[in-house]
Amino acid sequence: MKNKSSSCRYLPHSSAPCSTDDTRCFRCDHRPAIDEIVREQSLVTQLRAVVLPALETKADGRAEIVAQLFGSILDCSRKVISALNSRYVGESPPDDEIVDKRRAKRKNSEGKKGDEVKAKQHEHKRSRRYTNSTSQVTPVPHYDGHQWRKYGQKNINNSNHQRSYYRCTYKHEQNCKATKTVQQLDSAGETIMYTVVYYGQHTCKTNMSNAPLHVVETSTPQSISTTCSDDLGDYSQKIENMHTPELAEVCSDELGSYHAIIGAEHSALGLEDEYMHRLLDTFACGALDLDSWEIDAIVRSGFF
DNA sequence: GACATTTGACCTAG
DNA sequence: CTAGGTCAAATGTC
Repeated sequence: MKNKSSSCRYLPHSSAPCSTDDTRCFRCDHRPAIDEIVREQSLVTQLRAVVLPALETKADGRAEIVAQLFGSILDCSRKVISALNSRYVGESPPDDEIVDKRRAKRKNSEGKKGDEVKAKQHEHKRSRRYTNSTSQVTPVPHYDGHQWRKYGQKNINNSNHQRSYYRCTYKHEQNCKATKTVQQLDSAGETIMYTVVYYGQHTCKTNMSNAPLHVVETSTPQSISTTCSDDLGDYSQKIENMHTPELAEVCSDELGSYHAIIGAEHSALGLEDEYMHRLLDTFACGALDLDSWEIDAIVRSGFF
């Protein structure tokens, strides 16, 4: 039996009571829920950075399977966030409509200029800005299963850190339009966190098992081990408290995968305690101010 | 030499 | 006019 409470759990900014109707209830502020899912994405990304390097040293194909599982989990989270955002935002016009309005405005003021190259650049920039994007906060911005090439870096207003711009390595070879930006957060915490924003979908075909290992950014062993384990129980409780049945169902599936992978660390995937300790010791290099690429190199060097 | 990164210039939206 | 996104030549690395 559904609990049709008249108050909404995620309503910190609203003074009006929430409707008892499930659909209309989505108009409430779900930002706390979204924040939790974003945090979960971050944790999954951390976990992936720990597990995949170990599996990629074993040429038995498990790395590819686990990478796909991680991808599915993150994709699931993105869909949940997207669904919540679209309902929360409510009546805002679709992206195409916004683009059309700006296109019309630009047409009026543009005049004659615009050779073919400029037109192409213009079209690219316009579409780049208004295509769907997903963002996540993670200590490991480079380990996302894809190969990226940096093409720019900019100082950003009101931020102490530069923003880096990456495009898919296969942009020219396979016309893959995926790009991402990475920016370090101005946080005082002991774990360095980055905001990663993904634009566009990968249309390239890459072989995960052949993909090079990605950079593991500086993070402390404590931040990885304690955060992951402590948050799991916490996370279960939060999912139980979610008032939207569909959302809870989606997230429960996700949590199931999460638990499965964690459990697999020590059993089915063949990762032993000794390995985990050595891996965490390696991550401690972050505190020694080693460059992230050096850390990556250590992990790759086959110390397992 | 091939490929990746850096960095200043350029372009556009707001 | 400014901030942010992209380009492409210069530079670095293997």
